[in-house]
Amino acid sequence: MAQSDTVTRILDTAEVLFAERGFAETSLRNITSKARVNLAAVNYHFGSKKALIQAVFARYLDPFSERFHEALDELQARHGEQQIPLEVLLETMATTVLTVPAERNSLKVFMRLLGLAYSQAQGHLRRYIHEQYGDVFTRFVELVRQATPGLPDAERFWRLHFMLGTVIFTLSGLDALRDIADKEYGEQVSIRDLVRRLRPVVVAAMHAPLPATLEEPSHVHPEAG
Amino acid sequence: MAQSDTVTRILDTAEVLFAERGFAETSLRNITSKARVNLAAVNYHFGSKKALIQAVFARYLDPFSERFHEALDELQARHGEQQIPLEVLLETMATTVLTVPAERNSLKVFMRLLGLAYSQAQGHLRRYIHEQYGDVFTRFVELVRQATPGLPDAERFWRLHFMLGTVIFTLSGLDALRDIADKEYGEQVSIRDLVRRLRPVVVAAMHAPLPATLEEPSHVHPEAG
Amino acid sequence: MAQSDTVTRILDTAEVLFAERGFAETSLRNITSKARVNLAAVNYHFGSKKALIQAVFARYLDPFSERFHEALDELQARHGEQQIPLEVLLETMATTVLTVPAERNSLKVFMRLLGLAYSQAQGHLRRYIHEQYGDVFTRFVELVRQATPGLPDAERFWRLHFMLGTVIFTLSGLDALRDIADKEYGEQVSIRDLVRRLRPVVVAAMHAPLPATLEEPSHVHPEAG
Amino acid sequence: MAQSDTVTRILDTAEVLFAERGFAETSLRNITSKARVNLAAVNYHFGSKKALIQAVFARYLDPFSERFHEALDELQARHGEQQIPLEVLLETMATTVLTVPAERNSLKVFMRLLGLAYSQAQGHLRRYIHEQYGDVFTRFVELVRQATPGLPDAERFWRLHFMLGTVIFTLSGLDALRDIADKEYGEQVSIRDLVRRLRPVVVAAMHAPLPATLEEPSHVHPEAG
DNA sequence: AATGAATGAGGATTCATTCAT
DNA sequence: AATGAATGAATCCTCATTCAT
Repeated sequence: MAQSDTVTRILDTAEVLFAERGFAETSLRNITSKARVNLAAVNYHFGSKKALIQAVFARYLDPFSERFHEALDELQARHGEQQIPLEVLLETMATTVLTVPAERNSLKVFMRLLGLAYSQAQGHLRRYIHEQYGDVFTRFVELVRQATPGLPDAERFWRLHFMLGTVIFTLSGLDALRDIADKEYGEQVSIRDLVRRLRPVVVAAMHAPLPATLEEPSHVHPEAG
Repeated sequence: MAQSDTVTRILDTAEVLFAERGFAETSLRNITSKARVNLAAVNYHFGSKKALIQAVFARYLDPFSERFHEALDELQARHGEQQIPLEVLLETMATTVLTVPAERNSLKVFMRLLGLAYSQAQGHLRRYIHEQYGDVFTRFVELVRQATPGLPDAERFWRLHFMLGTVIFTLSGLDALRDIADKEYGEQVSIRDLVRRLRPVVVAAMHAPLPATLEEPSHVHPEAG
Repeated sequence: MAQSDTVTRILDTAEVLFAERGFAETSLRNITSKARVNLAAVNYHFGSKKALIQAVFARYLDPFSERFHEALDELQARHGEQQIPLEVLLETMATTVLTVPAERNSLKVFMRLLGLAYSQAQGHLRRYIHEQYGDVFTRFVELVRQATPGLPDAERFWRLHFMLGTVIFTLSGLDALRDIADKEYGEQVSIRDLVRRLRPVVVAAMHAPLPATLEEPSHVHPEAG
Repeated sequence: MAQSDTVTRILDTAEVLFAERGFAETSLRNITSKARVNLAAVNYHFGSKKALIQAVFARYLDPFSERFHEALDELQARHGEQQIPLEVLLETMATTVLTVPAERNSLKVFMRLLGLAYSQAQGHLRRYIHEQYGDVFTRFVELVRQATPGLPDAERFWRLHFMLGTVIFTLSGLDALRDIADKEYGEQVSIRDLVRRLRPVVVAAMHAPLPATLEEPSHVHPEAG
């Protein structure tokens, strides 16, 4: 367990610091000194900073990917030939997202990391995530497709990303928003509160009427219906 | 034009590089060498890298803030005592957001920058933006409040941020998403297309039913209604 | 008087900053910004930082040199062929040193500058002072020689420097020492108090018995006498 | 010996350059290039330039402080209840000051450094020295107090600093003064010669008559007696 | 007489990485 | 399996000085 100890300490420290400051702003010195580990240990155990970043994600995404596959297996087994409703799909994903990091008590960190993965200039990371975990996402999207037969493919693609933005933006900036909500409205929101709030919004967004086509005269506001 | 030239070249180069790589990943050397300007010029004209980052934002947000105030003035003048509908408010904001940077042909850059402002570890930047431009946003939020009288204040707060996430996430990751959309669905989306697509989604999200309260028995799924 | 104004402001500011921080630690930017003068003004009016340092000293040493020459003229006229007592010479120097900068209310600054001139690595400055003001000092030393006929030349040379050290060290570190004296002994000493204290010490030091010669057997401690 | 080698080379080089030019005027590049050591080595081994400066002093003052404590222990053991004469105290200090750096063949450097510590704008250094070595000095002052019962406390405070100035000023400017003494009087003085010369002067200064009080009528020149 | 702009050299410090042990 | 030492490259920033106006 000697190796495991050092490796774990590095990962534990790295994920917190990355989540707090971002990747470029967190130096290996920051990590190793806070983890009380030798400076060379990161390169020794992981090979490079990039590999460390990927390892941090893998520690979340590997179990997530596995559980989500299992959950979808179960869902499909239960529904057989029947279509799985959108709400159930979303609920399943939410549950899995909440379950996995909850075991490590660091949902917030995971969310921040996800946000960073999209916004920080780490091409290697996006590539890595896509290669390693692309298929679960693809499987999920296909099920969503079956659940929303009325939605053109392109429209569904965009709406899923709209919602991804909603979720990642909100959850990754959670601390700041929570502070404001507390100060302004006296609300102490938990992540579960937030998921509760997100549910109707996401469903409504996915079910929103189609946009007017560009060529169409704009005198009828599509959202007015 | 001597000063204007150097200063402008620095700003033009900086905003592009910042948008491409982020702040920490862009060095002053990167900027000055690409702008073919002396390395010390940034510190001479702006004082520090932080101040340069703020100046890059100011060049967008100053005119935006001004135009948006004007647009809201006009809206309020036109509606008098009457309530301004939510759709009109959103439309006005969208128009202003699209107009201002369009004049500089760099809407995409502006969107990336906005996204970075939220996700990158630049506390000073968030503080700066809040101090300089907080009041336009506050004014807008107040008008949204009047336009959505049925929405509890806290709920409106969260939904606005949900939508902010949607917009910023989508527009700041635009290039990557556009590539995928093109490859998968043969769609060449312009930003205006995207705004058209966003409209019904945002409206539906704001009008979504209220979430079930926590104390309520959870056997009724709120989104099932 | 336009030029005079800028030049004076620069000199006034420079002498204070030099006295506070030393020469290398004071940048032209420090000086010009505090003096609210253009950065290029120093080089324009003085040619270089070195020349500014010299000018700062000249503003004190020119009048000092002149007054001291006059005072010595007067002394010699009064004593004619008679020897001028050491005490009178010292008193005359003290008076001149106190008089000149007192007119500019900056005795303390002058003393700090003198101390710096000796300790800071400004070869050009020592050379400049020696060239410009060496002759007054030489004249004074010659009178001291006549007043202390029993003292070997080399011994006198060293004792004069011992005393120079006493005076410059004390007066240039005055602020710190004054603070301690105040805290520990409840004394608020003025520079005039200090001079009063210095007088008997300097006189006793100059009149101290000659040291034992090196060749002499060391069983008699010279200071025991 | 790998570490010791680099660290020692840095310290050896730094103390010489600091003594020659002062702290601000000596860059880390100066030091590392002359010591043929990597530029980053200073920050690696010492952390910062400030810490290097302190380390340079510590290498002298640590053994000095230790030896001086021992010497005073021995003195007090020998004299028991009896008072230790001022001459013996001064002699002891002189001996210790001469002994310690002599082992490193760099008395001159040590003296220059001591002078710089007082005159250069390195607040951190004065603070460091005071914190680390204040107690030896305090102990010495207390013994001086017992050896000069006739001297008011404040007067003793000032006279000790007068003499400190004499010694530091002379010894830290030694090279220049030695050159002059050689040229003018054909004297090659060693440091031991200088100490021999300092002895009677310092003793006489400490035993000088008290100054006239301020309130006293000034028609009697106090030093005329 | 004076100044805003600009510059090249150099400042201390931090970086991720390598290597001998 | 692990580490202390070391390094070359790069970081941001400040410097005194110059120059066109």
